[in-house]
Amino acid sequence: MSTYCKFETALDILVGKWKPVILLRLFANGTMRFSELQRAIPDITKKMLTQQLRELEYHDIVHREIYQQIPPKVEYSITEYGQRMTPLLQAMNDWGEGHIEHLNELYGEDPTTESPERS
Amino acid sequence: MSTYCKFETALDILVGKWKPVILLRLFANGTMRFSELQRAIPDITKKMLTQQLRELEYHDIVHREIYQQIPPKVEYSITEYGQRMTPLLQAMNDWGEGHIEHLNELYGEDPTTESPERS
DNA sequence: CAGTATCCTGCCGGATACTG
DNA sequence: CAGTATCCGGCAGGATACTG
Repeated sequence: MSTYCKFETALDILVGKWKPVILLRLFANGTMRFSELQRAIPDITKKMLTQQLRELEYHDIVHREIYQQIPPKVEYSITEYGQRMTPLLQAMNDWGEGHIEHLNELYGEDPTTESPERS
Repeated sequence: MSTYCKFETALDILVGKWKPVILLRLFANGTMRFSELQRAIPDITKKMLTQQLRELEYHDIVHREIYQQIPPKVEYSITEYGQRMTPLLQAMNDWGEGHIEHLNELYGEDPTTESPERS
C-alpha cells in the first residue's frame, strides 16, 4: 500500500456516475425510500440506484433500513459516520463553485466553449 | 446548470486514473520534466501521461513550460491557482486515511476481505 | 415496492508504432 | 526527448424483462 497518499481512497468512494446526486439528496432530505430516490433522480435506473447505494452502504456512508412488510419498504439515510464527511463535501462544493468562476474568467462564459475531448 | 451542487465539478477534475498520482508528484517535487514524471510513475504510458496533463492544464491546475530547443524539454508544475486546492487535497487525504481505518474496524484488516464487486 | 437477471454498448485506458 | 496516431479489449453503465 502506497504511503504517500490516501486521497485516492476518498475519490473512490465518491466516484460513480450517480453517487454525488444520491448523497446530496440524502443529505438534504434525510431519510428517503427507494422510490423517492428514483423520483428525485428521474434518469437513474433501478439497477444503478441499487448498485450505487450498495457501494455507499458497504462504506458505511449510507444506512439501509428494511421494513419486513408487504408491499416492501426500504429507507435509506446517511449514517452517523457518513455525516462526518459533510465538511469534505462542503469543501469540494465550495472549491467546485469557485472553479467554475475561474474557468469562466479564463475561457469566457460562452457555453459553446468545450473542455478538451479525451482520446 | 443545477443549483444544488457543484461538488461534482471538483470530482471531475480529480477523476482520471492517473491524475491523483500526477498531482501528488508535482505537489511534492515542484517542477518536473515529462520524462521525470514518466520515471516517477513507471506504469503510465506516454499517451495517458500527456492526456491527463493536458486536462489538468486546461483547468489551470498544471502549467506547461516548453523550452524551444533540441532535444525538446518540457517542464510541468502546479500553477499558482492550482496551489489553492492544496487544502482540499489535504482534506481528502485526511478523510481517506481515517476511512481506511474505519473500514478496518468494520470488516477487519484481513486483506482477503474484498469490497463488493460492481455488476 | 424494491429489487434481481440478462444483454448490450460506448468509451476509458492499454499496447504498440511512428515523428519532429 | 516529448510527444502523436492507431488499434483494441474490458468494464462501467444503460435498456429491458422478470420476481418475491
